[in-house]
Amino acid sequence: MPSGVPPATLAGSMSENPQDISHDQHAVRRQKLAELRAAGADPFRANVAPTHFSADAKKLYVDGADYSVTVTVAGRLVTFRVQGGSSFVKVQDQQGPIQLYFRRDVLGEERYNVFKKQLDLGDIIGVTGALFKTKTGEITVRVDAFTLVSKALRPLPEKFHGLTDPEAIYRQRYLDLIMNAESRARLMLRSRVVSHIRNFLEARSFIEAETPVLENTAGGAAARPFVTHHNALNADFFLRIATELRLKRLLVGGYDRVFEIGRIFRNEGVSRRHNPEFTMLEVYQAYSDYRGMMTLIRDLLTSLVRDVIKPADGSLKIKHAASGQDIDFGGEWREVRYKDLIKEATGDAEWFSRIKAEKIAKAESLGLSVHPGWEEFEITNEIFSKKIEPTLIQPTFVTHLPKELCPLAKLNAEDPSVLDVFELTIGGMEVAPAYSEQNDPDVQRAMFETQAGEEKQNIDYDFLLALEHGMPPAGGMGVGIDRLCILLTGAESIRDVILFPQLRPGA
RNA sequence: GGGUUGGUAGCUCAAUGGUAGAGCAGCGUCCUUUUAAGUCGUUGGUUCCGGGUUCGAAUCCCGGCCAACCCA
Repeated sequence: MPSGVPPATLAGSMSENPQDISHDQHAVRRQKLAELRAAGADPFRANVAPTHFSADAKKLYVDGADYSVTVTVAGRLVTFRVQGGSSFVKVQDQQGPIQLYFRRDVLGEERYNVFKKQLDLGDIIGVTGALFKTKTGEITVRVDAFTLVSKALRPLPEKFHGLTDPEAIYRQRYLDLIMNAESRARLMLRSRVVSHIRNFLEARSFIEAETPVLENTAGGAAARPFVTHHNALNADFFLRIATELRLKRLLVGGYDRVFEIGRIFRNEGVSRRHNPEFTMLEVYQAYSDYRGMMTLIRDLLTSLVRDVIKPADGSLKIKHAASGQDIDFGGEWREVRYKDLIKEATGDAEWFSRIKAEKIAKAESLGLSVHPGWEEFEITNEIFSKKIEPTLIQPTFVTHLPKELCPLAKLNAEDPSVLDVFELTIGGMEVAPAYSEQNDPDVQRAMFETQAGEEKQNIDYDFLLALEHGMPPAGGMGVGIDRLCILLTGAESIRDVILFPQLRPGA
């Protein structure tokens, strides 16, 4: 904490004066604070009781009835235009900016000078005054009284360009939120998306659950976990990589419809599409299946677009910047089998009966690099994720995925080489995988053991015990909230839909 | 992990081997309906950090840190 104010003066411009602090905005503001305190006002102890947020206040204005409604509003000073004996400034609260009009003849000489000389851009103030409309038509509060409630000791970024340095935007998100209306809107939209999802599911009798972040085994997905240590128990724990196995235990326990909107941690790379911690909706519905999940996700996403995004033209279309297309949530949602997409992409109807060497050759001819240790299904899936998924812009349910891709789903009754699952792909991104959940404890055990190979200690035997008590048949689904928000807001990076994205420490 | 680009005043950006500048912000004036308000004057730099080359480095070279993008 920087200590007191150095002996200094603000008077005049005096380059030859070694005590001139006029260039140091931090020192200038500390000096103003000291002057305010010397005059008996501690801004950090002052109180204000706003009667309205900015936008709500403006709605109270009655056209033609200037000065008939009085409000108290509070917020951060974001513009400051003094012109002699009258001044226009704006304060900003969570609803946005509202203009204030300060006049010497209303406030008196002394208070007007305090306003002019001791307030700075960035300060948080409260004002009481009457609403009127300026000659340019802006609803404004004519200030009768004002209080400084928090002095900003640091200057705001430049008013026109805002804060543009990406590193500063992420590390000092509060400045981005103050300065950039677009960031503010985008990140607030995320809150509304989450809120809408919660309301949507609760209206359908889903119960929200909170399951442990610290787990003994990191199951439910294939990902490297973070490891942490509990001192009192002297035991290592994993941060969860999915909520799936816990939520299914709740199906066993009689929560027939359950969901969690939970933070997930995966100890993997950081990129435009990956943050080490992210938010996943997982939802499970007893007596449903993956086809039931299709209806659920379609209803959820169309209602999100209709009620939260609210496209201006009344359609259910969202601009997809990367492809230039409109994604139409109101159109036909294509349903296509994984194998058909692969056959189409490879131009080879016999793909799945080719030997491994032929698959490798074909994949490489498509410009893909094949890892030496890959199984055949991994080569095929590389084609899917690199060559097919990015082209699926309109909402597409990819069904009948190969059984190797997920050990937690039921095998298809007619063709046990594939799963009763879908992957919903929109805008070239996987948005929601869903399964008919495996509830046969013996099949589940066998799937786990095949998948785990030598690493049997990673198997969640406690989950298998729960399945042996009987889990109702169910449809389940996971929705990456961050990616969904990228899609809905047109953001270019996951960092733009996360308030505080992960960066390296320091700087 | 690899490649590319970048890091200069509080913020947004100039300066391509020769005295580090501008706009906004700040400071001092003028200005009682402004909208990036206007006006006159003016202060402000560890050029990310550490080495090196050079008479001279923001600039060239080496190493490091941080970020963005691309690739793995």
